Amino acid sequence: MGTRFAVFKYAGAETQSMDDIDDQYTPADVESTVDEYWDDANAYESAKEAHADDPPFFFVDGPPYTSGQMHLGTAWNKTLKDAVIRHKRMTGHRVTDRPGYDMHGLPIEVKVEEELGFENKRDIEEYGMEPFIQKCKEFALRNRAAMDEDFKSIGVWMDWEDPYETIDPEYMEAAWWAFSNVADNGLVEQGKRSVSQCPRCETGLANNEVEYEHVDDPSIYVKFPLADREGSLVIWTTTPWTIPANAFVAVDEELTYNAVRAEKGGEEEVLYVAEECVEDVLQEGRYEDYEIEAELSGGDMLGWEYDHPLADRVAEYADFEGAGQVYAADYVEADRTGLVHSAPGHGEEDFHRGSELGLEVFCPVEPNGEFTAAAGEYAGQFVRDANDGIIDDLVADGHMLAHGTVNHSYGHCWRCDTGIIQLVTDQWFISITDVKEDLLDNMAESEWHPGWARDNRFRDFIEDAPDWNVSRQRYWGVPIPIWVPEDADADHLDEDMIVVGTREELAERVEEEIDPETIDLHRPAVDDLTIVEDDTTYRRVEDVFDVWLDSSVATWGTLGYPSNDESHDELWPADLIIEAHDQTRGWFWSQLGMGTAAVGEIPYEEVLMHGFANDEDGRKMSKSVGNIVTPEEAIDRAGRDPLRTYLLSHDQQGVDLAFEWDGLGEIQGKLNILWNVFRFPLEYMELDGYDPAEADLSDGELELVDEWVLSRLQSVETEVTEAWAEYRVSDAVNAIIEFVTKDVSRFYVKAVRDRMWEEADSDTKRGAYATLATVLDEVIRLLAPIAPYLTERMYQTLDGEATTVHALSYPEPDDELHDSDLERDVAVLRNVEEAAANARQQAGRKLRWPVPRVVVETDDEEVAEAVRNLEELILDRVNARTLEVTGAFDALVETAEPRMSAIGPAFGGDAQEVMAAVQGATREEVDAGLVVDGETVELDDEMVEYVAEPPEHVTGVDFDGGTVYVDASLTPEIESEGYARDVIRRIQEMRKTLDLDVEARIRVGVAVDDERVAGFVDDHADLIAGEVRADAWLDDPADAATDDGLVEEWDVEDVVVTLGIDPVS
RNA sequence: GGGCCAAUAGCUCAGUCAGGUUGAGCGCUCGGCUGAUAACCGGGAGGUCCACGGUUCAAAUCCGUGUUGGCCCA
Repeated sequence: MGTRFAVFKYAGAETQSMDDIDDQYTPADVESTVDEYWDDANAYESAKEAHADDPPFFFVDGPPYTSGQMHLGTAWNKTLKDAVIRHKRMTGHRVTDRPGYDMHGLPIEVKVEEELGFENKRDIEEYGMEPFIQKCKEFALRNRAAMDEDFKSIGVWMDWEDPYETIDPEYMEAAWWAFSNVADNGLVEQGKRSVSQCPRCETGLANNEVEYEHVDDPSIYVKFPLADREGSLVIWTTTPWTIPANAFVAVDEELTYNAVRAEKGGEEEVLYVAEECVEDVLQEGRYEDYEIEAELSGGDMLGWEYDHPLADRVAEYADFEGAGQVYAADYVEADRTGLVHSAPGHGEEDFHRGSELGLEVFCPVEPNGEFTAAAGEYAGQFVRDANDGIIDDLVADGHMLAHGTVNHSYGHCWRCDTGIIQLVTDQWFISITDVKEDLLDNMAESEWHPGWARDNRFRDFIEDAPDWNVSRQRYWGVPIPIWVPEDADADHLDEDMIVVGTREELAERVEEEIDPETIDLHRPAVDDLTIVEDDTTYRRVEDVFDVWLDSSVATWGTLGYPSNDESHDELWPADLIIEAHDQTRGWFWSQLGMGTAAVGEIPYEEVLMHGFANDEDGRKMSKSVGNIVTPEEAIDRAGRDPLRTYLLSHDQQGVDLAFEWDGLGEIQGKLNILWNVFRFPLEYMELDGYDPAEADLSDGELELVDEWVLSRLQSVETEVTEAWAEYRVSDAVNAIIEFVTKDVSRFYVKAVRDRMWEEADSDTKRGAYATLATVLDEVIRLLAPIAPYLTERMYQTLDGEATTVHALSYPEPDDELHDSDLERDVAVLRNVEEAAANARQQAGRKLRWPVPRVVVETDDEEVAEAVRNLEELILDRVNARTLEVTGAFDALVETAEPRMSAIGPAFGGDAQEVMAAVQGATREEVDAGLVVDGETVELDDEMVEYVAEPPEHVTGVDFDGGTVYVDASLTPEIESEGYARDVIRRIQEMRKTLDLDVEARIRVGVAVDDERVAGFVDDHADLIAGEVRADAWLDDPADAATDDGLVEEWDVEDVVVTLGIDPVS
């Protein structure tokens, strides 16, 4: 064997060569071999070097969070990214492939707290902030290392030597820099906002950190006694603990309300509720009777005053100017009572309306969820624990109309699952709402795949987006770089704030001596740094950034900006980002927000948004349901390439994937077909000393099928190129796989088998070699981004000139090789062939036996021309002696079918006999007049229908464009060849059984248990000898019963045939 | 409660933008081929195109209302 076939020539590893190509595609073997090879050959580096001088493509990896491990969804995400990166590289780009990790934030803090057995922030303070942060860092780094291995295990070629980590000082500086830009643009402000507060974590949460779950909560109807008239306002709420903070009651100005005089147990009272709610409310309160006293609009009730129902229980309540009155609000609906208890110190909507009304904010709850002294009897209690007491008191004081429980969805902390409380606290904001128009304009600058994700989903989100609360009262995060005067007014910290943008600036401005190169920007190191300017001492606010802010600066962080501005100037903004659809409200949004607020631009130009990996029923994979499929299991059961190809063969644009084992197996089967196509020619090429790496289409003779498959290859390349251009990755994948299975395997390989099997060197054989080598080479490169291991293995076997197939360029269509007329003709041929095979089956004539004639009937000139053009090929493939093309097959025999709807009425009682006479008659017989009961009957045209049927031995099958008729009649000559072919087939099988080399010579003995058939076989002795590479005949098959030989008895068309073969040594 | 996406053969999906007899692969089944041999090819069976209503000569496709699932938001 020539050295050109010896590949994987690296030391220390199992040497692979063409001899080692397994009969069966075994992904695990292929992948471990290739993995080792890549390591030894530094294949990744080599691929990057090959494109080091190409134009840049700035891809930015959305950083996975380092609290978990790779699951099927992240495997899909990284596989898609990897495929795109490999493809971009092969199409001539220097691709930025720096992976990233999101390593700060509450999720990790909570995990570490669990490890340490902590329950609240006090435990952390006691343990010490510094060691706690150290633990968080260790946790994040430990997970990061494990995730590196996970991603590498599915063949992701990114720069694992140098990932960006959001905990790097360099990266954190990008966050500071961007934030200080935002401040320079006047978009950073401090303010009181109603936030979702986790009372356990004692921090505000972003909306997307709140998870909704169904829980049972109190459902109470409370009467607020009116101060200036008889009766009470009735409100409904599920949060009794917010009643102490009540400041006003809201109504809908337009809505109709009723004053209802209600009676229960002999007592009467007046209740105010919305008209639509009267029945329900009175039923809830178990009133016995009622009467509508007055009907009035919400507007009529504005300004009415009421007494706080817990006035006697709490120490303080909202009794300032304007409190305790009825106001209009647009959040009121005719639901429950139609009046809404409003506490601007808690609810977001209440807070907004309260601010509009100029009401003070009153909130008697601490950040940890405990009532303050202002709450009087409830002081010190945790709010939810106080619910029962408040309910009891309201009942005791006669303010409760009804109370029970309700099951509804309520927000919980995404990490520790504690029920959140709405609370007004001081927070830092990026006032994104001030630049909403810019956000929308910038959004329009980006191109999304699929487009609807941008124009529907993303636009809706931007339009509704509130200001971005970026502060968290926690530890493990990027410290907010805001320094405020020591004696600043706590409510107006933003007035004289200093926002530091870089480590250098920090070193310059702070009093303490620090080295900008080495300082760790984490807490608590930065907490004690002070700035003194103009006799004012500034201290850092204690908060850290919302972790979503970290990843929002990934386009800068990836490039090491601002400490390194070289690549930034060349590359920024990102050319492409790829994430799942949950990131519409996550990373896609945070980057747009930060880019717009900091530099007035969107940080990415194109978005590819994929879906989620669900289970086979389309349901979310979850631990509790137990339907999780891990990537490890999929790799074990199928392989890396099959998994990747499976994931990428489904729609990559916005649609979820229902993972299914059978589908994965299906893909593996298809890759196996590719494997078979790949190894099919290897043995022949080796025998002939043909090097596929040197394949030259001009050396040798190209036959029609060669030209056809090469043309199809060009068409597929065009299709694939167009698909990639729009990131329709699955269309590209499926086009390649279809080409391999349908065109190459099913059609081309079948067509060139005989040429490969020829012993002598010939132009036509070299043409077939060159064609198949070309097709394989390009298919391998087309599929390389999708199935990197398999294609590497094949490339190294066939060629191996480059260190890795992934350094090569992606195939592009060549017009010279494209012939659409030929493709159309062959499409016709395949239809004809299929119909002929069907007709043969109906005639009971197997393909091995020739048929004397095939007739194609068509009235389509293009079809007729195609059949004439490809006559030889059709004859060969359908194994026919002659082929005719005609507009009308004149051998058809017309037979009459009686039409009883006409015959019945005309012949009455004789109809059955007439029917029998008509049935099966020829047109001539009918025209001559049929005789029934001795009388010739007259038949009208409508009484008889003629059906054209082929003559005996001929069967016809329709195809798209006409009908194919196969004449399967037998002649001695055909029988003779048929039997000979049957014998050849069996001898070949015996050669295979003996595991003989393809070129091995044999001696053959044949004994046939039927004199006539024996004669047929004798007639073709030379054909048989040639096909099976026999040098001599044995007198008796039994003579082959040697150590090396084989004797077998076969049943050929019910005739016993004994065959013996003996290798010639 | 709201927005977006999806629902087509037993399974996975095309087809929907632009209305005109629903297709493919897998699976099942029957047959064929084969020095690619645990591969390959053909035939067959298999459909309430989620439901209901509307527009239209004509609806899987367009419109409306629901149902189920997914994501996001409240």
